[in-house]
Amino acid sequence: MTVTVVMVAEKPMLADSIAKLLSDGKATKRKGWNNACSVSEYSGQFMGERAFFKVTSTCGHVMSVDFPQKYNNWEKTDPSELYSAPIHKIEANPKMKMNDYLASEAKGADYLVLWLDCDKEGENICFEVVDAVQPAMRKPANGDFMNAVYRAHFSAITEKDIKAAMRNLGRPNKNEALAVDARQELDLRVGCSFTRFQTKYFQGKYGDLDSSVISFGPCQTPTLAFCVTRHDQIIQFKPEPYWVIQTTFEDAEKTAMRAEWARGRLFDREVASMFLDRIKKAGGATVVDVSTKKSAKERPQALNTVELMRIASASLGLSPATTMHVAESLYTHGYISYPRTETTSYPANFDLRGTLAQQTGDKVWGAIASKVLAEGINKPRGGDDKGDHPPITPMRAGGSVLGGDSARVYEYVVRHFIATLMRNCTYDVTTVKLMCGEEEFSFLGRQLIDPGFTVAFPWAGVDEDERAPNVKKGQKLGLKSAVIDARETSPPGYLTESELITLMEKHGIGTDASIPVHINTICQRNYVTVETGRRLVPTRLGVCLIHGYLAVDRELVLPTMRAELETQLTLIAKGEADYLAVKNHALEQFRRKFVFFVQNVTRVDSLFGVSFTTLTEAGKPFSRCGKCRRFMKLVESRPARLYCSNCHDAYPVPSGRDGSLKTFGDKQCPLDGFDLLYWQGVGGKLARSYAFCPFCAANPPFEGMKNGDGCDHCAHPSCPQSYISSGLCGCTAPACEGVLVLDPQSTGKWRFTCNRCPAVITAFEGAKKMKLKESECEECGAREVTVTLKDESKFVGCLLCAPEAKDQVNLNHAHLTAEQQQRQASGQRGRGRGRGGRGRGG
DNA sequence: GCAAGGTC
Repeated sequence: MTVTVVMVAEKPMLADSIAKLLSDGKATKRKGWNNACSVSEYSGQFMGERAFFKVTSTCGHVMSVDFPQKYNNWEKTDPSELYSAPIHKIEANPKMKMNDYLASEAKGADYLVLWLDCDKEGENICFEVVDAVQPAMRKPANGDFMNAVYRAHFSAITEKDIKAAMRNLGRPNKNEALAVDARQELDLRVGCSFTRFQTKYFQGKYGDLDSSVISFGPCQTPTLAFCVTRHDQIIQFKPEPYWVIQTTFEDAEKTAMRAEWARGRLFDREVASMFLDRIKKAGGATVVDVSTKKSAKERPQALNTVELMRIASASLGLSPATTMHVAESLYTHGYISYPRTETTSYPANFDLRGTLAQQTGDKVWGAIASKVLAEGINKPRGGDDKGDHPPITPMRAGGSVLGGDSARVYEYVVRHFIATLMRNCTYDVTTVKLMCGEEEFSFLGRQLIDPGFTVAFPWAGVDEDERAPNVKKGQKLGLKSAVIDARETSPPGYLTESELITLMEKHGIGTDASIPVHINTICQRNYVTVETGRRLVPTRLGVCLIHGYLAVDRELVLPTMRAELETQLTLIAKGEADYLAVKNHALEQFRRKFVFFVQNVTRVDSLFGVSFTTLTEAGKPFSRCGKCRRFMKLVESRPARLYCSNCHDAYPVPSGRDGSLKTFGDKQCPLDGFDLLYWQGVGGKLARSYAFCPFCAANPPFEGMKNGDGCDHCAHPSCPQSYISSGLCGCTAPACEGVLVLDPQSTGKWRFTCNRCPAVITAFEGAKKMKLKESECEECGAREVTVTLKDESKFVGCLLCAPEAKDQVNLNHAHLTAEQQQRQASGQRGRGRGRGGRGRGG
């Protein structure tokens, strides 16, 4: 009798590694049917029985939390309802079909062993996996399914650790999972309520906020606050004058030596000149002490994600998001190890020499690698093993195939790796103490002893020229010059991205994986811009928001809020506090904060009022409102919209570089009387252009029409713009379910554009008229057309099948079916219907 | 259209 054991890790790569380690490399691997995961299988022993093991994985969370559909309508839901609205779990990534996939792999299995990452999130995913596989697995003889569920606890992906975890299986911890449930629910309710309320409030009022959403979040808002705090320090900075006395001494050979004054800066001009007099009166100095101390710059610790992001931002000028994107690609192509890790120490059995040897052939740093290899590697500095993944290291030589950012990130990873195996950079610091009358001065110098790792990090090197003057104790020096230098204190610079990462890490805002996401978010929302040197400068929107929160409830932006919540959650995780009690208490606290914020939003608004232009002042009259027939104003700044200052309604319209918004004669929508508009795409013949009604685009009138859809998705039976009236045929592009619709503004350059895909058919360029007939082509089902040519002669028939239309029709992106091509080519009318009809539309 | 957290 053989039992089946299904084991599930948090990501495909870990499933691989765990299976290899547990099976001593004997496992065989196959791809999972969801194309994201893999399964490794092997035979062995489990609980004293012969067992067949299947090791597979999720891809992070299986589920995500959201409100039911009806609460996601911003118009119909009051944001305060979001504190009591039901919530449910939905698949985190529907395309992966993770629930079905896991169930299919676990079908009929006897045991489940959970190998998810050993943190709260991992524990939470354990129960998501249990929910996914339970219905598919075999019922245990003793009844309780959880008896068949085990949890592996491991702190490193090494043979020793993984095998030990397998021998000491435990059970998943519900409390830790509940702590994550609480966080998810709080983040959702708090984030969405604040975001919806303030978005609607401010966007209904101002025209130049330049952001489509005014979001709030427990991580993004404190992140923004760090940037605004520095901005405030800069704005509020008052330069203060100060004075320093610059002195130069000289020895008998008249060698000049600049000295540092022990008192440094003086903030009183009178006092400074008094000291200057004393120094001049003394006229010279005596060397009272010469001391030399050894000092060192420490070699770096093994590289983890946060450090890579910091360096890439500060030295390579890459955003954390770009860096991680590049690093992922280097990883999947085998150049570097897994780039998402918190660990900064190499595993005990890590092949440092082998990894170093791979780099000896490189044109740029090969010589350094060879030298380190020859001289013997230095024991790396101790770091932290967080039990996730080994530090980021090169996995093979880069060669010349890498270019651009990939090459630069790879070079850094290699240099960092080499540097960790080199000696510290050591140098002597010499301090010469002088007394000039009662005043103390000093000469400082550095002399390199051993460049150590700075050979691999040339930018960190110690300048060899910084030596102290060669003087002896007791030696007398003459005063060559002494002058007062007037200076001013200067403000700090804007926060650099790398400083921000450090602050976020220190305050527990986000995780190594989410830090780049939060930084991206505050950029996309137009709260900050990235300026030279990757310094983050808040926009007036960012400043107004943070100042507004500070005026109403400063806790909303403080980094300590997140930290306090984390301590509460840890109590749940440890079983020291009741999940429901803690969650409900926190929820009630935030609900009160929300209500208070809503009541006092005018205090925030008073800041917006002086910085932004109200909608009534902004925009130019553009097209008529269907409700009051007055002209609406076009507000062009993000999000572009038409605003009716009579009805106080706003309607989003498309905007951006890929097209321009036009009025469409005096045509109106038969459903609501709004003036129709026309979006003219950029890109000549192949551009996507379409007519639309601004009201219908915001309130789709027919089933199957989505927000933002134009008339080419509209099923109106008689309006000339609808796809019912203007549709030629189902789109001819492979697997496209769209309809090719006559572009109403394409007079002379007749075009049919697909309402789903980029396919465009152009036909009879230069013809005077193009009319769709009611009749359909017998062969392919497309609508027949009547084309009036320049010379008033006419073509009547099917654009796609008629041989005489062939040279007049350009398919561009669209493709004819094989049958239509054949008919065109042979010049004969074939038999049977190809794909055609008018499809299902929208 | 909204959060933050996993990972692809």
